[in-house]
Amino acid sequence: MDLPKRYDPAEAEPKWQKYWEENEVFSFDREDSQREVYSVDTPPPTVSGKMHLGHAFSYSQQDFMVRFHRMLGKNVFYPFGTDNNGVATERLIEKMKKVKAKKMGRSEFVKLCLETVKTELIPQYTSDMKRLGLSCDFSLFYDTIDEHSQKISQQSFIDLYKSGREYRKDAPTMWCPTCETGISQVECEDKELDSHFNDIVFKLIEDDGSETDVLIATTRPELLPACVAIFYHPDDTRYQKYNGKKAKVPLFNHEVVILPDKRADPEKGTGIVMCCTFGDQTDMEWQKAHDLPIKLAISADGKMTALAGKYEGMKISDARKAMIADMKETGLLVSQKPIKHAVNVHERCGTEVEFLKAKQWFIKYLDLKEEMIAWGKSLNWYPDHMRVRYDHWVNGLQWDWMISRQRYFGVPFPVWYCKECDEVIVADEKDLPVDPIKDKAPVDACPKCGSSEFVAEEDVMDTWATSSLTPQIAAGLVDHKGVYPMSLRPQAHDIITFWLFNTVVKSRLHNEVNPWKDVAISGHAQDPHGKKMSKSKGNVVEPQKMIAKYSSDALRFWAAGSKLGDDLPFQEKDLVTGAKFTTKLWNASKFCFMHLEDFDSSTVPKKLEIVDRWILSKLSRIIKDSTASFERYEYSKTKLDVEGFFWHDFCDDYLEIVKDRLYNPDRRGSDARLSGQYGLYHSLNAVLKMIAPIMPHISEEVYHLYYASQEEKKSIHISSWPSLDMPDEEAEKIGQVVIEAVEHARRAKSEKNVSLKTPIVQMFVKAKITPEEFDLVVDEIKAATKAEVIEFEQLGEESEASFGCEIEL
RNA sequence: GGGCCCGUAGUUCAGCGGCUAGAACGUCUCCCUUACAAGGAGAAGGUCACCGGUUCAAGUCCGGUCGGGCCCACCA
Repeated sequence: MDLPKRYDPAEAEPKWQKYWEENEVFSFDREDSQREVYSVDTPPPTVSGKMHLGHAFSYSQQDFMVRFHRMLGKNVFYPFGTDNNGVATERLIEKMKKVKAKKMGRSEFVKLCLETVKTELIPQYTSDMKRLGLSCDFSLFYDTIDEHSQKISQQSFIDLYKSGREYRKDAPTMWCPTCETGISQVECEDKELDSHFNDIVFKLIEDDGSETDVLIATTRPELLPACVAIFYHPDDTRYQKYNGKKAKVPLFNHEVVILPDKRADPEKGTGIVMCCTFGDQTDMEWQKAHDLPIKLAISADGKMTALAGKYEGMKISDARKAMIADMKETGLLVSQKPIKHAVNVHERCGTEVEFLKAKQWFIKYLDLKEEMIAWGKSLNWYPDHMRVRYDHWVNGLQWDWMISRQRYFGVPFPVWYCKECDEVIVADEKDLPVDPIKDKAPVDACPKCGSSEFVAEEDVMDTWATSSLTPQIAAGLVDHKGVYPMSLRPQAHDIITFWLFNTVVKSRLHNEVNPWKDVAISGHAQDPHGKKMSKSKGNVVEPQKMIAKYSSDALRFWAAGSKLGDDLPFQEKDLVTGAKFTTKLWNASKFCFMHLEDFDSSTVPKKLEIVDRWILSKLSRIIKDSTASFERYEYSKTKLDVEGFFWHDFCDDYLEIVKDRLYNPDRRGSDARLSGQYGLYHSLNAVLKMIAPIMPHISEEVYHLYYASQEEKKSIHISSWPSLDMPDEEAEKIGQVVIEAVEHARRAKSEKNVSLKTPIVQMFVKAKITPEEFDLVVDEIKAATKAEVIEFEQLGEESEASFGCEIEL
């Protein structure tokens, strides 16, 4: 066989990727209703330009698992989706195209988004994923903003609305007064700002009508007009006597009640705190817990409302200054301490985030906490400890699921409101997907009041409202009963509380089943020092460059180096190791095929040599262990086992010993050669197959050089997983003596600084096997050590040493 | 502040109750042996973070301390 001297991944990898696609190697068989289906809820990456290393890491890991199941003969449903929905995409497009959504106007901006997503983002992203060697069926594609997804998302909304799970009510929303837009958590960042703790005087009204001063510390005096209550910690003896009494708010003089609440921190400020509607998160919790009135001090454009009386119309910062000045004058401000504190600001403009009242849509689910815990329990978590994060999240839930966003680019709510009575008009299901801004409501008159005027809902749904439906979206691409519920949800651990949790909720609410059987949670790729990679730190590694420099197989080999769920620091040296592994595979295969040219794979030799039985016995154990590891999604264990077996047992030991028989049938006998060929054939084949899920390209390349025609398969990835079962205790015992003798010989030569081919004049071997057994392998030892004469002595069972060796060079 | 994970060789990790604690990379020495110098052979290198406990026996189980990482929350 004439083989190229070197393997060139830069040429081979794209070649096979093209081959797989053209030959539909990873196609889901829609017609097959017999074969077990293995369906995967592939995470649709949020398209942010290019694939980053974290994606390469976790998508590689899921691909290992999927490829394994495919080789078990299952009908694999492995779609590919992208998530282009919501804030992240809006911001990316604004940056890419140098536009502002607000200035551009809604319809034009949405159009630009859709176009950019389709013609630039998705193609770039998909090609990166293909280059990584992901074995998705790319013909099963969805994007969370495409019509198919919109339809399913809107259908979900309508179903939940009709079943009474959705409601609309006023709720605080995060708002940037400068940009005049609703914003989400991901758009905020912490910023250290200088501020002041102001101790101000509230007048407590005693039972007899007299007033007592109570000092309250605040950083936000401008919210005084929205003050609705005062809280102290229930254990705080200083303030217990005020329970239920009222106090007058400085400057505004409206009366608010004083109540105990354990969220008040006795250590902070004066230990007693004012609660203003929409001051911060805790304020909102208090508002909800104590059913306090909602008061708005700040309007959408960041100015004071009418509630602020004479301060109305002032900007927040001016109002703060004015009120402080006024309180100083009237003696209501006792002291001012400068502090530094972290505040939530809008990352784009640095403005402090405010909370604003707006009508929002919610999915009601707080009543389902117990069920949610049970749903989580009935999932198979890999690794198991990730389940805890889900449980803690559910236990900590305090709000229903808010699904509306004051944004442009997202799935529209299929909803209109009656202009007269605010009645909700829901789209007709047959019209989905709809855009209420463009489309007409499905009725001519309001069923409640008869009015014929409607207003469209302009909010869009939050990303998670749609991406929590990926199992249904993906399953909807084919008409096959076996696809949903799915077999596997692979994803990273950071979004257990978002994507995973929300998907469980939706699947349960709609279909009363868990969306999948197994969840496999991967960790994060980190920089070489174990830190998170981020653009601002400048420690980002581009997977595209690594693939170009080494290979996709090498990058995947690195990704297989950590246990599922563990974070893994990126080290370029690990890619060198991966690249070396492909070279070793190539070279060893070249050697094997050279000696297998005249081998008929259907042949089973009448008698197998001890050393061949030895390697096949070891191999059997590796296959058994690796299969079990893969079934538990422990691909890193498989990788480690196969790597060690291949490099050491197979290459370093077995090939060196069997070589002589393969080259010299005249001296060693043709039966002995045939036996060696048998060992070679099955060992290498199994190694290739076991490493194929991790290194799909080199294994495919090598497989096609020889095995593909023997097994009549068009790809190693749809060949059968190895199943050899030839455990052989006797051979392992005798084989071990051979290995030890060879190792002693190597050490002796190394210590003498001579070449390994230097002959050994005489060798004495002592071992706990019989002379007859030793005779079976004496020629192997001679061949591998160049020993001319070997003397053997059997060690008795009582002997302390199990092996002894003396060598005369 | 809450949660989860992790502290084993210079580095990245295996080992998770029982022989002398392993691998890869790196280092050092030697060897171009007809698959492979991106190779082969050998060697050096570890009080398994610290303290206490359970056990005949502990990197391995339990408790605590310290350190690292990530996620979530909070910041009157």
